[in-house]
Amino acid sequence: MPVETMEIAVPDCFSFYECLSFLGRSHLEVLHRIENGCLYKAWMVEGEALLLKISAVPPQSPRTSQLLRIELLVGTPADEIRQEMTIYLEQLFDWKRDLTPFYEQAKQDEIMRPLVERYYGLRIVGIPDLFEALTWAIIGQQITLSFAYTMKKRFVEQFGEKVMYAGEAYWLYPTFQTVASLQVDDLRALQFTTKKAEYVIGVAQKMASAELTKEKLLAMQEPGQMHAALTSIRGVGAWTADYVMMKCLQQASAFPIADVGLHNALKIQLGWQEKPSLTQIRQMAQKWKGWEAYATFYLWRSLYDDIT
DNA sequence: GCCCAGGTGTCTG
DNA sequence: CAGACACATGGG
Repeated sequence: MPVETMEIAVPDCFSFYECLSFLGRSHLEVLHRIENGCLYKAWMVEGEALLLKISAVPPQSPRTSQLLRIELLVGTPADEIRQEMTIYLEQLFDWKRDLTPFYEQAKQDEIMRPLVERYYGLRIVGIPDLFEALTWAIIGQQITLSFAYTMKKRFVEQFGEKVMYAGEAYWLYPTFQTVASLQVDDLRALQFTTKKAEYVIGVAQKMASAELTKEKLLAMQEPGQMHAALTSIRGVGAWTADYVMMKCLQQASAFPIADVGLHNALKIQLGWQEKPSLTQIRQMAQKWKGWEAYATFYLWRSLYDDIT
């Protein structure tokens, strides 16, 4: 069976390689695989489970625009799929944003300047699915990232669907429809705390009833309104709201200021013995106005330098 | 054994 | 409104 291949042009100032580095930060990640510079990702569109292989096309000449090659390893090619896929990739790699203002601003900041040089072309790698963004954040609250990945792996492999290809399983995140009908004990069995289990199921139920949708959140004009709507959900505090606004709702000024990873990254970048205080971080963030999410993301990226 | 992890909800003064 | 504390578990 022939594999459907399409090539799409990506914006200037986009580094697929840098985004792959971020995606490769955990060996416990179950929602994608990276091999030989290619990204393999299962993806659900209109009820059909697909498998994508994404790779960078080497430029023919410096003048040709940069291309990404998308191969549909599993799934039926169709025009709707091509369209949806473009939208999906735009959100996954935040392609619609012009990074020029961020880079200009970063030149004036001692902390950001070396990072934007080192990771030039890195864009916020998003989580387009609202249910995944919210519940992944909830799972990650107050535990080490590696434990969070372990819990996510159990959750995905227990309640998600998989696409098989060449003897390997490619997993899809569980849907809110599935999770909405779970009991707390179903998740306790995966070492969720009682509270986390309640929060995750609660989010699923709010989405199943369409009380909570990505469209409604995006329709809000003020970022503050979006933030308030999110924190009204049980289990979603300021950190989670900002995380979701940054990773799913594409709000460049979202700022998860309480994030421990952010604190550690700043400590390392500054060469300090202690982590900066919230007051000090607010001071530093004066220079990131409007781009707090990007500053945070570049700082997170700096934590994974030792990983290939 | 103690402290910290990609925090949040609840209670108290 | 700030501060303390429970939640639960893994790793250094």
